[in-house]
Amino acid sequence: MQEGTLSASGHPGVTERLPEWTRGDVFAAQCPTRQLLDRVGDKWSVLVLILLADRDCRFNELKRQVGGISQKMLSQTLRALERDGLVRRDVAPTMPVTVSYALTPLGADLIAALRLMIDWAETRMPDVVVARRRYDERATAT
Amino acid sequence: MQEGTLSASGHPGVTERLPEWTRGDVFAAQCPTRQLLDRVGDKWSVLVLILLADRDCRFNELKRQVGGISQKMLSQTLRALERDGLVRRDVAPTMPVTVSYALTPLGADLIAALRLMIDWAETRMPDVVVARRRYDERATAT
DNA sequence: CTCCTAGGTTTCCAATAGTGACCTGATTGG
DNA sequence: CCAATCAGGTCACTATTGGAAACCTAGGAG
Repeated sequence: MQEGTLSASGHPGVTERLPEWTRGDVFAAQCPTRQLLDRVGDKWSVLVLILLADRDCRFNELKRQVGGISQKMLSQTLRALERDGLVRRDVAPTMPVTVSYALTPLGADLIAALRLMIDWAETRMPDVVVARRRYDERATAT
Repeated sequence: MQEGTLSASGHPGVTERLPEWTRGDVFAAQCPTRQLLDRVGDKWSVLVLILLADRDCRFNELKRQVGGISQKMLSQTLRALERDGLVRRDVAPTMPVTVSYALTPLGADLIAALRLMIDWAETRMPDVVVARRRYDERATAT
């Protein structure tokens, strides 16, 4: 609890009854979980991390593989990931200059932690889709 | 090209070399992981799920606990979660009408899957913050 | 009658995220 | 010379998010 810990200063009395496994105020904006979700919740970060988890990639290689991403978003995403210490950027002073991106140990660790979530998505999202359709049918059928 | 199938038709040859644990085309917009991230990546969903994982809550109870959320966003979030079958909405026809929200089994399962990610955030985000600061210092100190 | 609480909905508005088209240099190949 | 690749950057625009605040229904307190 450092780094501007808000447990007590944020909103009055919000930490009184948290589930024990979320120590640190999840409801403060600076809560680690919130910060992580800001990073992970954007459109491309996880995709890039998944690719890099498999093997190192060059810029245009990533761009081709992700498909649909613009240069701007790719370089923006990569820079954000690099800034956060999740991705390493290796510049080789070769011929035209060769830039390679790789996961750092921290990044590898993160995507390991995300695997359970991804697995959940693979197996349970169909249920969600069904629920969604049922909900919409009931709504439109009024 | 949308709303259809893309596993094979989307981008040419994108599924050739995926990590095995991400079956299904992660790079198609309809990939389950992408869909889940759309839901989970918003500002409030996870917070609400965490609270409901601990115990059922009423509307204003949630509003007070989350702190900083507007009514609009809370009801919007709750309806989205309900639509996805992650949260159940129980209306008791009591005196002024009492609405209670609870996790469904599906929702409980999801937040169980998110725990690893949350744990990662709690333990490793400080590293990220440090990396971020170092990066910024180097950038500004040019 | 007025104000309070519960459980919302609606409207309006600002900030941000994301897109597409185009620009850079440097280098290699024909 | 012409074109293409690599690794980006810039500009202009749109779309989506999220917040503030007003309004609504309905019961109860003073």
